[in-house]
Amino acid sequence: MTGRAGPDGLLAEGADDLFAALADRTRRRILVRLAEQPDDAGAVARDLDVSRQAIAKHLRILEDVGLVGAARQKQRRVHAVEPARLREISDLLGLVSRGWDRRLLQIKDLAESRDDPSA
Amino acid sequence: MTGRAGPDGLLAEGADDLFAALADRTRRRILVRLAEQPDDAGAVARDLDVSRQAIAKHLRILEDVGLVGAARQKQRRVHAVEPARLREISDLLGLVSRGWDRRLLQIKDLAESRDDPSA
DNA sequence: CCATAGTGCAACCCTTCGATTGCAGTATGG
DNA sequence: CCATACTGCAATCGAAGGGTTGCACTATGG
Repeated sequence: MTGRAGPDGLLAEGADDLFAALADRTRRRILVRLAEQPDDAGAVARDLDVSRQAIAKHLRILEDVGLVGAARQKQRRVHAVEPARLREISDLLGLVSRGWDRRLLQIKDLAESRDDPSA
Repeated sequence: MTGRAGPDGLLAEGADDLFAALADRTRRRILVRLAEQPDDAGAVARDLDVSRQAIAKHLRILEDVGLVGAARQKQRRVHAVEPARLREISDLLGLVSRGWDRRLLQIKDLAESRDDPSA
C-alpha cells in the first residue's frame, strides 16, 4: 500500500476502499463462504440468502480491492479469496500497530506530564 | 473477540462495530492525530477542520470499540489511542489470514482442477 | 431450436450515517 | 460574579450505500 511503516498507512490512498470493503458484514460473510468453497455468484447468493445481483455487486467491490479473484469457467464466473492480498493487509495492520506502540510509549509519558495539575 | 482462530472471527459479534469504526476516513485521521498527540475534542476538531460535535461523535464511537481511551482533566476530556486494543485487532487479523492461507492451499488445487477445460 | 442457467447493467427504495447548527450545562480563572 | 472554554444532547440535512426488481445477453445441453 505504501511501503512505509507507520500510522500513515491508514490514510493512504487505497486504504479507504480496503477498509470500506471489509466494513460490510455481507462482504465478510462472502469471504468466509468463498474460503470454504470457491463458487459463482448464484451459488453464494443461495447460501447467504441474498439476491444474486446484490452478491454480484459485493463481489465486484471485493475484486476491486483484490480480496477475491475470478476466473471464467464456461459461462460461469468462479470467485475465490486471494490469499496474497489478504496477507498484505494483515502485514500492514501489523506495521501500523507496531508503529503506534512505539510512538505511544513516548506519548504515554507525555500525557502523564500533561496530566500534571501544575499546567 | 472470539478466542478461536480462523475466518469466523470476521463474523463475530463485535467485528461489525470494529470494522465499521475503522471504515471511516475521518476516524482514522483522528486515530493518527491522537497518536501524535492526545487531546480534547476541540483541539482535534481544529486540526482536522471538522466541527467539534462531529469529532465528539467519532470519539464516542472509537471509545465504544476500545480504540481510544479518555480521561478527565479539569473540565477537559483528553483522548488517547489504546495500544493494547490495537494490538488485539492486528493479532486477530493475523490469525484470520493465517487460517485462510492454510485453507486456501487446498482450495487453490481444487480450483485449478475445476478450471480444467476437459470438464 | 428451445429450455435452462448463468451473467451484467440500470433504476429505484430506504435505511444508515457523517456533518452541521443550535442550545443548555459545567467548571475554570480573572 | 462574570467571562471563557470546554462538554453533552437534539434536530436536521444530504450523501452514500446495501438491497431489490426487471430486463437483455450469452452459452450450454437436451
